[in-house]
Amino acid sequence: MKTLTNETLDQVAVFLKSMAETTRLKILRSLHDGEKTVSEIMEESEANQSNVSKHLALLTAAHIVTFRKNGTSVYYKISDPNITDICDTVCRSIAERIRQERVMLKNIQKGVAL
Amino acid sequence: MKTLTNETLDQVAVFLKSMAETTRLKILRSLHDGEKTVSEIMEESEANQSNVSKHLALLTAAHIVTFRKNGTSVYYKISDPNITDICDTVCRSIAERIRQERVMLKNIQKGVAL
DNA sequence: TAATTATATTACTATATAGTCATATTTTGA
DNA sequence: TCAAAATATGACTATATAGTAATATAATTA
Repeated sequence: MKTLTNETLDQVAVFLKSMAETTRLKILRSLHDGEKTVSEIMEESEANQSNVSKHLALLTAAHIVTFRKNGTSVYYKISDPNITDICDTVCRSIAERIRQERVMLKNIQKGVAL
Repeated sequence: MKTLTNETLDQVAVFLKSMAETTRLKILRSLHDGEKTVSEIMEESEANQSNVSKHLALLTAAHIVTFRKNGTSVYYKISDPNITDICDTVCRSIAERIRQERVMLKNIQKGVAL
């Protein structure tokens, strides 16, 4: 990481921004178990048609998902498997933080009990 | 990832947002080889004092960095080692994409040469 | 061909936030 | 105590973007 150029950091920022949004993460979660149509994604992500379409366009531009058309439907799927790794790492970090907060809370409670 | 609750996805989004910004990535790059003062970070990230302070406050709130005070200086360091993993994964993804674009470009050139 | 279904796009609003300048705060040393 | 140095904060501007409603486009079927 120390050696990354400014230009590369810009690309990293663009990539992370494309993931760093609740509705898009819901869409990605919905796509995690395979290809889905826009309608299916709408249901599972609980977002409206216009909104889902726009987020899918953004994720496509970011090379995170791809699509194929069939009839009037469009099937999207995750094309970048690294997404999952990144989510997992972030989750580990969050989980660890919560764990540490619990420890701190316990220590405070001990103090109060004395 | 498939099993993450909406609430957890919100936390993931907050975490990723805190990383997904060029100046903050520059700051993290600068902190990668150890503790630095705000002044040192300013130089290495090429951002002004006010701006760096604000980004450091944000990174602190996100539990990504911590600080200690000594004299009039404040020393910041990365407290969440997962940052590096995430950057590395994103970089792998970007590198892979560039590699594939090169292949596609070559194929196009072959086509033109025929 | 007209109607229907699925999706994309455009225009708009509201909100968030990065950057900057000026100012405040804190610590140190003369 | 006063001045200087380091950092933080507040006010402001400009820009980006998420959400939404309305409309456009494309494929299918009656």
